Amino acid sequence: MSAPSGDILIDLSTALLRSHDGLLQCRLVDETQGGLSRLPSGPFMPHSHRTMETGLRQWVSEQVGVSLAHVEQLYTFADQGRYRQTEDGHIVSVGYLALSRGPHEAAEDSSSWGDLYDYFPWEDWRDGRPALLDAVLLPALDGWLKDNAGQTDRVRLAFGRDGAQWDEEFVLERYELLYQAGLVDEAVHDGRLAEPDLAQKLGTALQLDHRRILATAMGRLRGKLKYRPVIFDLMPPRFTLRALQATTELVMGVNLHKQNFRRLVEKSGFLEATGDMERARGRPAEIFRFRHSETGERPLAGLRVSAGRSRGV
Amino acid sequence: MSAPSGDILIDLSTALLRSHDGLLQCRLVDETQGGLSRLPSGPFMPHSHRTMETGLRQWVSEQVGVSLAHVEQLYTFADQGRYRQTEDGHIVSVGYLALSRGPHEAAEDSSSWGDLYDYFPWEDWRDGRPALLDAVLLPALDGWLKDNAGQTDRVRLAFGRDGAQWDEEFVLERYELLYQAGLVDEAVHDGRLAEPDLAQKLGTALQLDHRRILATAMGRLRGKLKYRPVIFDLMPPRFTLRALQATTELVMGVNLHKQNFRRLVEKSGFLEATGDMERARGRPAEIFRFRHSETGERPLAGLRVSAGRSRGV
DNA sequence: GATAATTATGCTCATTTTGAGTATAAAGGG
DNA sequence: CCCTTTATACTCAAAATGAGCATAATTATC
Repeated sequence: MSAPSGDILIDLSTALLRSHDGLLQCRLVDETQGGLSRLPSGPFMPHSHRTMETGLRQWVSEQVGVSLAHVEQLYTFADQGRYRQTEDGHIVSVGYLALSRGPHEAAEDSSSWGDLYDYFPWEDWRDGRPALLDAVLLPALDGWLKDNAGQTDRVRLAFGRDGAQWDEEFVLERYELLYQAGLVDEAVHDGRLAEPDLAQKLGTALQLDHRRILATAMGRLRGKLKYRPVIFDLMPPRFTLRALQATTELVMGVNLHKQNFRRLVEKSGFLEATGDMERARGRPAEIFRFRHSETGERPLAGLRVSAGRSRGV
Repeated sequence: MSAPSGDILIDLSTALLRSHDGLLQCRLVDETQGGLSRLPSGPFMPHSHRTMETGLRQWVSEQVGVSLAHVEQLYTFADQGRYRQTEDGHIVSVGYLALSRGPHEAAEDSSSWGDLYDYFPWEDWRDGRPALLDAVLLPALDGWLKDNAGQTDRVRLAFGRDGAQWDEEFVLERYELLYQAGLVDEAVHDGRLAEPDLAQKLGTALQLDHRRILATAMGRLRGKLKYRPVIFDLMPPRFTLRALQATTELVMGVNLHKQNFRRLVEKSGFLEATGDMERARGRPAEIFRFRHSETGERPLAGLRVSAGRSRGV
């Protein structure tokens, strides 16, 4: 049993998400390292940061000027090879999910926010099953499976083939499979090789393991939506039901039945009418606000979202 | 912005659970430090451990002779004061949940396994609402609330008062409240004071923040049971429905309706009859096994457990 | 050997939840 | 005024859920 080596750096990286302009966006920091962007991040400094969350909040407020509505630790990654070793020693990265509430200034440098589905194009089912899946992604995975037959069932479950259902929460599992199969650009650093033009079709790469953190964030957010009202941490203080539904669909990557969504969300007791109306194209819509401290019975029932028996539309 | 300090040690601690002898047990390592036990743990050594999970598995297999059926990272804790600073520097602890499948040798040193509900007596509702709650715990919390009125709603949600429902997943939230209120022994290290005889009634303490890790483990396991079939990672290879239900009740801390549990679990498609029967007292029970790779449609539906409208029995 | 106690299993039934529509209302644009 | 668009209200069948009764197959007890 060798002595523990203390040459460890803890890196705090944050997947900071917002809903803006019809897109689910994630905040990026540009840094010229192979032209790849990265998530806001910085080292954990135990002498000045009382907790890791304190540290993360400091880095985010330094690198980004946004207030965070929700902060949640995701996972701690420390795989050899998957990450980097600096001259200082090993780096362990702790990933966080943060949500920002809006409304967001149009003036804000919008180039520093990326569309989440640019990184995971196969996750957006709002216009039906993404063509990419059958045209590119699954054939490529099948090629890999020829030499890795043991992974067939993993692929089946992750991508909902044969009898299996597509589970929108399995964002990380899907990304990890693509990584292992050497189909995404980040895998190159790990000795696997990606065909450049193929990898390009499979989404935009990020620095280091930041796309993995992003995948974790998305999977966690999709899961959490079903039992905790985190969706409101992506909404401005006042919103219509249509806007709430659109944001939910954005996150879940699936279209929902409008009338049933209304029924669900009204019954949940999280909404409070403001009495105001929003007038856009058709009939004006009532404007609601989030009723934070529910006096009612149900504690934190959340939105249980479903794509229906006949998926989509 | 000061330079990041690299004097960080990562400690890997594991909440290793099993179901044995009608109890939900957790593996302890005795070490005389204030007479408190601790969880199996050891430092992460990046030079010899390829991943943290590798490291954890090594420590567990060194300190405990059990094979792990399920391993899952829980959370990374790094609060100042809440943990320790050694002469070597700051310690960050990464908590893991591990499950062991059984059957377990009766010969095994059973003193090294503790009853989980000894640490969280207020979590076991199988015989109805624990008397401890109204007799000791809530009155003590109310005392604390007098000077901390701002926490009233947190207490209400965590402990299901007024209109709120008791949510069996909020194990960590409840423990954290007791800690903050200075009602458990571990809080003493943090400048808060616990009344010794009161703290004693509120469960057995563990070293460092190990009881917090245990609370995280329990909450996560209870939550996960509802959507992934992890319960089978606590079962031996062959079991009756009664045994499966007993283990589920053990974990959830709640009694379930026998006939409905059977319906649920049979419909889930996770079970396969062995054809054998177990004969104990009454009518013999069919023996099942876990059908791992379900050919059917449903992917990983899990057990959605419920205590019923009129709780318990 | 009969009977009671005990446990497993099968089945029913009312209620609630869910998925999927149809119908109606309230605007604006020509 | 009619058409388009969006919001909202309501209906209805199917499925899931909570609760219980009924019956079966054992062992324990007298």
